[in-house]
Formats: sequence, C-alpha cells, structure tokens
Amino acid sequence: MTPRVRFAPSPTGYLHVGAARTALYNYLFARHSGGTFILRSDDTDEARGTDEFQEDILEHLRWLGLEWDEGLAIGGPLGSYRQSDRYDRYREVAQDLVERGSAYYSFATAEQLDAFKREAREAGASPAYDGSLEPPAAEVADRLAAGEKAVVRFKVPRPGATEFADVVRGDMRFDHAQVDDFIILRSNGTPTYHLASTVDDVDYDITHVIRGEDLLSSTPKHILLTQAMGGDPATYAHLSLLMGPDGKKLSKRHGDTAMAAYREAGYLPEAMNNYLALLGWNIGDDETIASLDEMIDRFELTTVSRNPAVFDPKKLEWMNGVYIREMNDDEFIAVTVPLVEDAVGRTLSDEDRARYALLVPLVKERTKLLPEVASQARFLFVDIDEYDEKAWSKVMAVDEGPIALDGAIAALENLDPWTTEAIDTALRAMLEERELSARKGFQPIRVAISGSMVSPPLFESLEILGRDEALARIRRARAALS
RNA sequence: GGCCCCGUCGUCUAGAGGCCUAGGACGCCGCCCUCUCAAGGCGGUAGCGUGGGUUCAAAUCCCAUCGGGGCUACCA
Repeated sequence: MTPRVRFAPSPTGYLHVGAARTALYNYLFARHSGGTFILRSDDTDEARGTDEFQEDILEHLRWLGLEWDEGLAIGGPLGSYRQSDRYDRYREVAQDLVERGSAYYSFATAEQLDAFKREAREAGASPAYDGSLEPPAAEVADRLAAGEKAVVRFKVPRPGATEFADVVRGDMRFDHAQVDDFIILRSNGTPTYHLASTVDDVDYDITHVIRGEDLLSSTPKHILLTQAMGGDPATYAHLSLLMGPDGKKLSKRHGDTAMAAYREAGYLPEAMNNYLALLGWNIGDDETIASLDEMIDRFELTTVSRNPAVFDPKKLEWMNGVYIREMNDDEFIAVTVPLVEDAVGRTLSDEDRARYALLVPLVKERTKLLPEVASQARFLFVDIDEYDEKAWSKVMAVDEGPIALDGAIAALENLDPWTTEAIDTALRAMLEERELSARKGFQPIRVAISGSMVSPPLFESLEILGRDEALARIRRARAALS
C-alpha cells in the first residue's frame, strides 16, 4: 500500500513555523515514499476557526512549495477535506458506536466531574473518568426524550492498555486507567477533534499520522476509536515540539511565529524549508544546505530526532543569505525591484532598471534579508543632499575630507573612459598625490555619493552612477563643507 | 499531583561500548583579504545535567536523581 499522509491544521490561527515544519515532514515523507500528501482542515472548533486563518494556511503552504495531492482547494476522490462539511458522517459514526456499546450518552455535569476527579485524586486513584456518574441505561432514553442535554462519550475498555510503536518515539504504552472516557460528540451535536480526526484518518485511508508531540498522549484515544470503528490504526510518528530561546513551547511571546511575518521580512521559502527540516532531522554527511529535492531523496522518518528543538532566527538568517547568493540575477531583480521602488517612492524606469541590474551582483552578496537591498541601492535613484550624521562628523568634517573631495573632482573631471578600472587607477593616483590612506581618501567620496559610510564598492558605484551625477554629488558635498 | 516524552558546545545536530584527547553547522572571538559593509579563507572559544553501577573499556548499557517539555477542555 502506498503511504497516505495528511497535514490537518485547524484554522484557529495563522500558519506558524511549527505547523509548517509538521507539514514539511509530511510532505518529505510522502514524496520520498511515492505516497500521497493530503491537506485537510480540522475545523471543528467553530468558535475559534476563521476563513481568514484557513486562507493564510493555504497561501503559505503554497508559498513554501509544499504542494498537496488531495485536499483543500483541489478536492479529491474522497469528498470534502473540510471537517465542517462532514458532521453527518461523524454523527453517524457516533450513533453507531453508541448502538454497539462502545460509546454512551453522558449527563454528568462539569461540577460532578470536578468532584469526581478531586475525590479520585485524594484517594490516590486515577483521575480518569470512567462513566460511573451516569444514570442506568434504562433512564437514558427517557432523559433524552425529555430534551435533556447530553454529550456522547467513548467508553474506554477497563482495565486495559493501548500499546503502539511510534516511529520516532519507540514503543509506547498507555494504561487505560489514565485515559478518560472522552467526549466524541458535544451536547450541541458537533464532533470533537478526536472523533472527526480519527474518522477522517480511517475514511481517507491515512497510513501514517505524522504530527506534533502534543498529540502523543491522545493517541490511545485515536487507536481505541479506530479499533471500535473496525479500522486499522495508522502508523504514528510524533514530532518533538519547537521551542523558544527560553526552552518553552514556541509562541507569540518569543517573537514572530507566523509564516507571513517571515515572508514579509524577506525570507526565501527555500531557506525556510531547509532550516525547518534541520530542526529535528539531519541531512547526513555533515551537510547543512540542501534543496527540497535533495531532502526528499534522503528523508527518513526513522532518523528524525526526539529532542525538542529551539527555533534560532540567527541560523535561519544566515541560511537565507546563502540562498540569496545562490539566486541568479534575474530572479533577484524580479523579487527586489518592488522593494527598491517602495524605498525610493517611485516606479523604476527602464533606465533605472538597467542601472540597478549593474549593481545587483554587488548588493546580492551583501544581503541576508531581501528588504536590505533598498538601503543599498537607494543612492542610485535619489538625490543625496543629506548625510548620515556620524558619517559627516567622522569622515567629512575632518582634515582629509575636503582634500579627498578636491582630489576626486580633479581626478575624475576629465577621466576617460568612465570605467571601474579607470576610476580605480585615477583615484589611487590621487591618494598618492595627496598623501592619503585608502580609508581616509575614499570614505569621503563614498559619503558624498551615497550619504553613508556603508555602500556597495566605491568604484563600481561611481561607474554606475555616471560621471555627471557622481561629480555633481561630490561637488555638492564639497560645497557643504566650506 | 498523575501519565507520557526529552536531556551531547549558547543553538541545531553527528555519535547506536573501543574509530571520541567528542565531528559538522549557526553564533561569538581573532587573523587574512580589503575603498566601507558584506562575502570568502584560516584559526579559536564552547558540550556528553548529576550520582552510582556493569565492563579491560561508556556520550553510548542499567539504576537513581535532577532539570525541561507535553497532556490532564463540550481546544486542537
């Protein structure tokens, strides 16, 4: 049987990095094994789920390139992949379970349950609810008929235990004394996660459930339910959780967790995938950088780490730089021109674009996050008449400032041809002539043309700027000095 | 509290009794390159939570302990 896996987020929040990693592992496993990757919406929480979240999840999964074979938006042979469309099916299963004695209507109130658990705990017994607060079977029909509200609980076999082999955790055993008779149908008739998720996994022939470790202790419930339905339990693989720098479960208070935030910050999907894959899995051969295809080729669920992993933005950022440097210039231009236009406040003309293209090889290797290109390329497209305060005091308003600027004007005024090489030669000769160090002599020129002490390489920048504009800026700065 | 999971450099990890005076990557530090900033090259810093065992030999096996995390909802 070819593997069938699913990523089943509930739309109660934006796609966050931890969920994205779960999706990625499902995707890698499916592609590696020639299986099917299914995207489902576990949207049984009507109070918290929204269409906006749902859309965000789809959009960012697409952005990451984790294409699914069946499910949301594209459909598939098994009907709807949205649980809210399948309530009738879940009710049918619940009803069937009741009829067969695997589930029962429960009238116990929250207060009664609290008391039950408190007493059990005080008596040193297991606090798991076992249905002992329920009325005799004979009364149930009457109370239901009288309109009394009830939930449906699954009847956990007692005594007993559920054992299973988790692909990443190893052999697991849960004593039923620790497992509540859990609710499968709420009093309003809607299914809970446990029911809906399990029914879907059975109905859609899911072979491997790859999900977060937070669901590990719910697994006995899912296996028990599956068996009661007459299905074969899937193989389970529980991934450790992602942590914040403080070792606590990754959450908003640790900073950005929404994938959208990383996309906006200028991260590349390739870098995101690569980094996320490394959180709990290693490519092998001491390798750190790998394309999606390479990862698909090497991915094994059995080599996934059991340790929780701390999400480290620093390493992600470094990796993003690696991927940016690997982009070809055309790609880089395509994604960064809008960012530059944004910073400059106007649309780039064809001529602007041509000049930007010349600068790209220089800025590309200097950026880790896409939006950084704006500050590097900005000088090409705006007038420089304001200078960074520190730059002005440190390199301009000093003895060497005017000397260097005067020298540059003299050296460049009649330079022919206007090329990086010629500029290089002329300016270095000027250095010698005026007895300036490279640093003291070149920095004022840099500040004059860019307004800042940091810019792409000077000679290239001068060439791309053009003689007239370059000289105008140098003269303007010189004038401002006197 | 109960049940469950986890514990190798600050972080992600390699390591499945001798190959480990513990390897790689990020970070950090230094040097080189150099017109600034990057990139790149070279080098360095730093770790087997603790205590007992088992063994000729333990990061690797066992026990205990400590620490962290998850679950314990009519959330998922």
